[in-house]
Amino acid sequence: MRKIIHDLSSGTSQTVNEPVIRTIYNFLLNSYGSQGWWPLIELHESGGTNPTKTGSVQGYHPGDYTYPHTDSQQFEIICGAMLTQNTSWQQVERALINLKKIDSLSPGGILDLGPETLREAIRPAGYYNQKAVRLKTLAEWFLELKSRTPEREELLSLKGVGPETADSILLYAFKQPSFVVDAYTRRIISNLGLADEKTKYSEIKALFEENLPEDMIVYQEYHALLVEHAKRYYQKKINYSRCPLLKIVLA
DNA sequence: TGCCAGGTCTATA
DNA sequence: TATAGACATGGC
Repeated sequence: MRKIIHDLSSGTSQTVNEPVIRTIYNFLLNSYGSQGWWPLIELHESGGTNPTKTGSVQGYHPGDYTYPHTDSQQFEIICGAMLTQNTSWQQVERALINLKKIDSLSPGGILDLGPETLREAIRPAGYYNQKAVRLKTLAEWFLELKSRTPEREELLSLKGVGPETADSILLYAFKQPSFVVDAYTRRIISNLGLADEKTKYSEIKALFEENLPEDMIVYQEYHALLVEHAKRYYQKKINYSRCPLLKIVLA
């Protein structure tokens, strides 16, 4: 296993925002450590003559940036990226575990499932009618991909794949340096005064990419760290003024 | 009971 | 180009 912590405390400044973007990263990394995204599911078989599969979360792999190891894990990340749209990860895990329990968390498995069975399996993740159709689309696309790395535009052309999902797939399933901007990211940088509610996705993405080394590992960690930080300080019922980053950015 | 969660698409102006 | 409404479950 490769254990790397990418610290950005050194390096030369190039833009006004670069020190801020890097300072935030270093603070988050020092605070929470390596996050080990993207979480992967693993099923454990119970013993006996009639083994049953129980879902559990293998979860995170801090400091190990070698994942995905297999096409199966790569496809699992792709499915998770789509299923997590506007839904909590806990619900996505349930859906993924349901699919694994029926040996269908694979492109062929998804395509072989009847529409009703697929809908029932992913029901916990919400929007199950839409997402069932979109999973089939992703499965067909993945089979035709044949281990090639897709272009971002190609992903965006798929039904149900918007900018965040495309970037998540590129960054975590294909290890491409494409920064992911999610609702948490937007909330944090808005509160820090680095953007506002109307700032476009592409502009926020550029803010990070232009002020960081083009490094897949840094992008993965940064996005995951922002999510972890947001879960602590940026839940909607929390006053964002408690965010410790404010003292750092405004200093 | 109502709000919220690791978005995206479509119709309309 | 911008915005509203639809899509849906489960935790708190």
